[in-house]
Amino acid sequence: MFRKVWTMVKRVTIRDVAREAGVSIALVSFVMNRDHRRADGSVAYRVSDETVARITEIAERLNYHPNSAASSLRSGRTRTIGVVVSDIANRFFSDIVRYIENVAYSAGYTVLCASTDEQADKLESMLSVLTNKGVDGLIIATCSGGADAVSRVVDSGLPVVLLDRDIAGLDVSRVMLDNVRAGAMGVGKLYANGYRRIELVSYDMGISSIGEREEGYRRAMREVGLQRFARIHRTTYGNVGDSVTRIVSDAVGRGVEAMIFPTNTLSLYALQAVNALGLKIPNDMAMICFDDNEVFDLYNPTIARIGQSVEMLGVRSFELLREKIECADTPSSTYIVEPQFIDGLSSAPRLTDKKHTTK
Amino acid sequence: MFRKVWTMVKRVTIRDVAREAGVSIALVSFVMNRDHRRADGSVAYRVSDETVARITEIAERLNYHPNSAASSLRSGRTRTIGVVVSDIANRFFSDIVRYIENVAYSAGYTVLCASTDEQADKLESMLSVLTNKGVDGLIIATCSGGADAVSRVVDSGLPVVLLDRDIAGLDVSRVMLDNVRAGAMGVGKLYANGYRRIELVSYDMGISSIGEREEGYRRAMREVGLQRFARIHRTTYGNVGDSVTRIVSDAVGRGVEAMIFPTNTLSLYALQAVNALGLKIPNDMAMICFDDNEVFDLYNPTIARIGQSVEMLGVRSFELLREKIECADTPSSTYIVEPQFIDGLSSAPRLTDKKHTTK
DNA sequence: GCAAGTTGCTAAAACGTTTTATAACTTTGT
DNA sequence: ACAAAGTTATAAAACGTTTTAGCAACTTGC
Repeated sequence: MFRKVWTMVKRVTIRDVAREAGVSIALVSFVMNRDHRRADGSVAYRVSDETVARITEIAERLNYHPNSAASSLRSGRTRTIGVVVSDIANRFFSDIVRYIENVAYSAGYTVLCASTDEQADKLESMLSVLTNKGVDGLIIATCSGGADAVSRVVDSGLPVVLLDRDIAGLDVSRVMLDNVRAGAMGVGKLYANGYRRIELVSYDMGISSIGEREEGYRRAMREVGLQRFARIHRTTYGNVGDSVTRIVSDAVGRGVEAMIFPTNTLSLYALQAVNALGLKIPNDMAMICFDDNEVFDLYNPTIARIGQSVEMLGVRSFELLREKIECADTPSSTYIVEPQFIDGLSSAPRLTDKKHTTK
Repeated sequence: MFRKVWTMVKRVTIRDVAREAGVSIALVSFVMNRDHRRADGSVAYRVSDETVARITEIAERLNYHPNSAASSLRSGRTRTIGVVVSDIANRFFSDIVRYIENVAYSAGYTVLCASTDEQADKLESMLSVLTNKGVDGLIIATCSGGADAVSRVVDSGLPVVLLDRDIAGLDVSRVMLDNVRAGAMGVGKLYANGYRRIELVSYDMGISSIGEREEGYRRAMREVGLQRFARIHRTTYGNVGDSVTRIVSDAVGRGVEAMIFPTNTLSLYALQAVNALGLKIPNDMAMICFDDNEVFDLYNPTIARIGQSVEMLGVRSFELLREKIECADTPSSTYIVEPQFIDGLSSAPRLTDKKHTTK
């Protein structure tokens, strides 16, 4: 009869490898973190090639895996970043997170996700959870009222990249859309196709990206001499559905010719409203949406929209973060992605005689 | 002139709190982890209420935050779980992850995400990254060929919950759809509405959920005496778009009456194919899709589909995992979510005379 | 043949917790 | 009054790394 065997196998540590190889644990540590090769002639650690080979072979044979808690404790880094967005189930953000994940993993980082639901107190609590976990840096899409919480994190010295939404006056890197141009682009395309009464549906939240898109809209309307038609409607986050339907219905009733929906979510609610009201697009109302969603190409008619490269947003935000993490005094930089207009029938050239039939 | 001030403020540790309070660090530790209150009369640690108050007050005042690396190192747990799915940008999974995140955070856990792109080698590498990070448990939606890698993790003793896709013979908890019933349900609804030539488009991957949906389809076709019409088409993951279009086109040419698309992704490609081929749904072909997507309700006609509660999938999988983590000898359990049919015009009762006009 | 440099390695001190064993003191029972 | 039991707290040993300081031994330059 054997004594009961301990189910959890004793973890193999750096010490076991060192003993087996007949060297010090320090040497094993150096071999495992390949940074001992004099990268640039600096006073790096030196190990003979044969020792490296021997130790790696033994580590492999013993199935050694470094304990990252111990490593983090001693070194102060976790090789983990936090990504805070408003909702990871929102396609715009899940796409970005996916790209971040890709590049982060291949750079040896893992990513902790957190969603704020656009609530500042959740943002604050997420930031505190993630910083307490000891992330090496954060990519943050802030929310309305989140400036203070983010500032505190930045002040603490943790590398931060602001994604999609800006907070003024912070010494951080940023990756965002040229929102003003994006807003103006919507007006430009519609104007060129003969629409004049162009209105915009927005939120009442204080989010830089939305605000700038509004600004772009206003500016563009002024530039083409349509400021008398410029009108921005506001919905409250959390009750967008009904709100958008009412707004669209009213606007159409008042003779609006085209509407811009400057957000992923707003756009989807807009389509819902269009269906509910039985509107014919673009005859009853033209529309330009934002971001990307499979529905835009499947809908009849296809939906014109202003997109942004989520790949660039994701990849660049990680790269900027990584620079800050791995090289302490990297200056902050800003990466602006340009909006891309993707055409669709929802903003097709206006048939000017359309309403005459009913008049 | 002052000497240059050190930018990174010295971290405040348990030791600082202990010194300030005039107690031992052990006591502070016990107070911070509130598990000393005799939960059930066990020989738990005891601290006087006034000491608790004093220490918490001081901890707060000094702005003490426990170092989780140290805690993990000593205790062996990280209060982090890993979630491995095929693609977090896939709406089905991003929805689930969102629910997991919600409940995990409120239970004091953080979640590390990883996507496999349905590639077994990526799955393996993700599993190894996550286990090396020391996650307390894993929620895994495996992929074709992933059984070995997952088995190894399970054998190592790490708590695992299988999500959406099963691997036979493993002692783990599971959360999945009643796939056989879901597959049969599609046939049932279509049959009831007068469709007979019902075919199914599937993948050539070995994923349990898809296989069982096929099985349900086959079984149901047999039960209603339609096995002569039963036909399963296969697309290869990675080149689904063209493939689906070709399959649908062929099938319609051969007089198919209805098709079932047993996956989120397949369904979207199916709609794309329908648009590309200019089919009239349901007259040219009825269809039933799977899972949920905003496009289903916005499309014209609305799309009937078989959905599953992603909330339950997410919440339950976390709960089952947590039980395993926090109570070592919890027996494995399985949670089956029932498919829900959400009606749409894409499977509306068949107009039997439709083709006679061309005959 | 000897100072100066180079190479390959080691010893040992952290890092900040958790947790066991035990001490000191107070109350209770008899 | 004294043992037993109960209460509150402490000391100290881990946990598994990283990283600094330094030590032999061997080259090299002169």
